[in-house]
Amino acid sequence: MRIKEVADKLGITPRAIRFYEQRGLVAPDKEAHNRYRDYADEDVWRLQTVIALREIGMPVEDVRRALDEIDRGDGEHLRYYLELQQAVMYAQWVELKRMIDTTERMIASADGARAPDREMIYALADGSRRLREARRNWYDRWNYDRQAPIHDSLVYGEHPDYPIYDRYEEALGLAFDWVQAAPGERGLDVGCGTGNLAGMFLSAGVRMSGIDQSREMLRRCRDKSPRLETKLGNFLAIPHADGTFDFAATSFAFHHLAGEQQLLALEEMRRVLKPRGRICIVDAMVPEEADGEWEAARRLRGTGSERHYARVSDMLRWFDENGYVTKHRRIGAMVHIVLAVPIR
DNA sequence: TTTCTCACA
DNA sequence: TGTGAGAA
Repeated sequence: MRIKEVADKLGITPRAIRFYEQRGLVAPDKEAHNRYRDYADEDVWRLQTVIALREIGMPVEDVRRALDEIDRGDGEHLRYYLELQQAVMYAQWVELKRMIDTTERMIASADGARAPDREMIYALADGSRRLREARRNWYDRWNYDRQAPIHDSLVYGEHPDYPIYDRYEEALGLAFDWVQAAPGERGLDVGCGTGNLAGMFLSAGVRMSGIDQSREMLRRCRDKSPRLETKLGNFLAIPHADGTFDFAATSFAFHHLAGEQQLLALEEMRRVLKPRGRICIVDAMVPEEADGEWEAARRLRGTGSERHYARVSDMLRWFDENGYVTKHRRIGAMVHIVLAVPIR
């Protein structure tokens, strides 16, 4: 098949096809006498795949890598690429929604022909910047796999360097008790890691979904609890539709988010919850008045990645201001649990 | 028609 | 990430 024929069939220009060839995505045979490209069915199939992946915004270089994985028959990797891409699309979607919201408020506030609020203009500009960033370099910024190999030995074992996991099982158990999930409910575990908390709910007959930023964690998840639906996703852009879940729980994940991001994450959790949906957060937090015991534990912390412990008071205030009643308890030196239920 | 290269946004 | 133009 000649290039024009293929181009017409696929609805792209011959020029683009040659471009993809130049970037190593296809390599058709060439007719010996005139050097014309001759596309086999296999090549057309590849191009179709390229177009589909490009369509969802995957950069050409990543399409090339994905095709290599497919050639090696590695379905696992292809799945990862698709999940990664889906996560990016959700991130863009959430950002777009935010911008739509901002423009809506700008229009509403511009009734008196006043100049639009500067704050809103900045919010818009900021939004479009994040939108572009979500596209750029999506591979590197979504690579959270480092912790996965040691995760379970860390949380269940004795590790003086990680005092926040001192009473890990007790903390998870309490979260399970407090949420009081009924069989048949839908629950979300944000930052599910290897699925330890989600697993408890699953055993109780709850339909659980887990999201995590690390595909390696999710792979372990799927091995441990095949019934857990998992998605790769950012806490600030949860890859689920609005109003999906009866409750959202998160354990030992919140401190990975920087200060103001934690509030955005709470908003995100609320977005994917049904109207009466409850939220449960288990993590190390700074107590109302940071006491000696807490400071001592904090100093012990390992050399691992950055941590941003939320202030209990800030979190409780956010819930209060957003129409929740809360229940709070301190577990051990650093770890706290907060349950928030919407006021009807 | 097709190929290739250079320049362009 | 492609596209347009021009020569062969």
